[in-house]
Amino acid sequence: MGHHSCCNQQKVKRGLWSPEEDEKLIRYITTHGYGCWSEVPEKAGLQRCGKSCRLRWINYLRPDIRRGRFTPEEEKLIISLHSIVGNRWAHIASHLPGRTDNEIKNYWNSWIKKKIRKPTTPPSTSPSSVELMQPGFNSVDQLDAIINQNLSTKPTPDNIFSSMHCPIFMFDTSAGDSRPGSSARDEIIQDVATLNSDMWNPQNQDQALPTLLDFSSSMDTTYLPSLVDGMGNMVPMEAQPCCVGDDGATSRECFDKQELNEWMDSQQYSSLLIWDQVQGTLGGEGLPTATTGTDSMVTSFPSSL
DNA sequence: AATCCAACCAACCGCCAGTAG
DNA sequence: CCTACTGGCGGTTGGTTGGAT
Repeated sequence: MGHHSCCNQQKVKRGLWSPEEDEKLIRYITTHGYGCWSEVPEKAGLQRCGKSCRLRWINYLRPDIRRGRFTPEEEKLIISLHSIVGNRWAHIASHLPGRTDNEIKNYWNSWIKKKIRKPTTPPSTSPSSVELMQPGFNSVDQLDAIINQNLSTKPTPDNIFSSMHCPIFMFDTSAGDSRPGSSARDEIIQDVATLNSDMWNPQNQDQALPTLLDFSSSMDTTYLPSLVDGMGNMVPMEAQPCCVGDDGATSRECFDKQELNEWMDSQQYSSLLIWDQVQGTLGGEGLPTATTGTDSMVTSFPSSL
């Protein structure tokens, strides 16, 4: 098979885009939009195939593109997401506003190359890896193990949990939303806390009492919570009161705390863990996108992986 | 200054799923 | 159904860049 018919035309230019071509494409897209990419080259006066135009726009020319080095927050998010979903670059990119799958893929491949180049590097001499480690991990090897495991096996919530040996819960420390005693969250927190008191003991925590993510403000479609019951079992998607798809399609945009509470009662769940498919095992505050600049990521990992 | 080489990254390729006809 | 077409995705390539020798 082979080729896209749009690329079969004579005089189709290839290779790097010239500034003039960029200008033509920008001018066309900004005034007409892009309904059908195969029509774009002719209408825009470009001797490229539609596929090339699409790629150029998506990866380089679109106005919301974000350039420059990845921030530490973005790096953490990429690593975390990759450990969950593997090489699903588009999925990962959808949670890093302004970043493209291509860019993330390139970044990751460079990163891997560096790691492969120094296979026996001890953690202490690999500052970049240490820097990138998620809080709660106590060695680079543990992080590698998780990443490698999920690279070689099809990542599903099930095998992630089995790899972690115990349930993971997440919370954030954003004090602004937490109004103690004012919501059902406090009860949930108590329930969660008792599930695994050696993982998280309120009395031993320096930080304020953690709060669950505030779902009532999670209108951002980059946030995709799944629910896990107290035994670490995934709650079936269809049973979830909130399901936000990758494409932003939602069965419910969000649910508020009262709805959450009612739903838990109806399902006879006395406790609840929050598994965040976006951030994987990472907790985050507010809307967990990497560009918010918030840095109070809090993660509770088991001490022995 | 010239050459080499590794890293980077933009762009291409091949495949797949969805869909219109 | 079947076919052709399209957009989207992940893997890969090859040109460019910059540092080392």
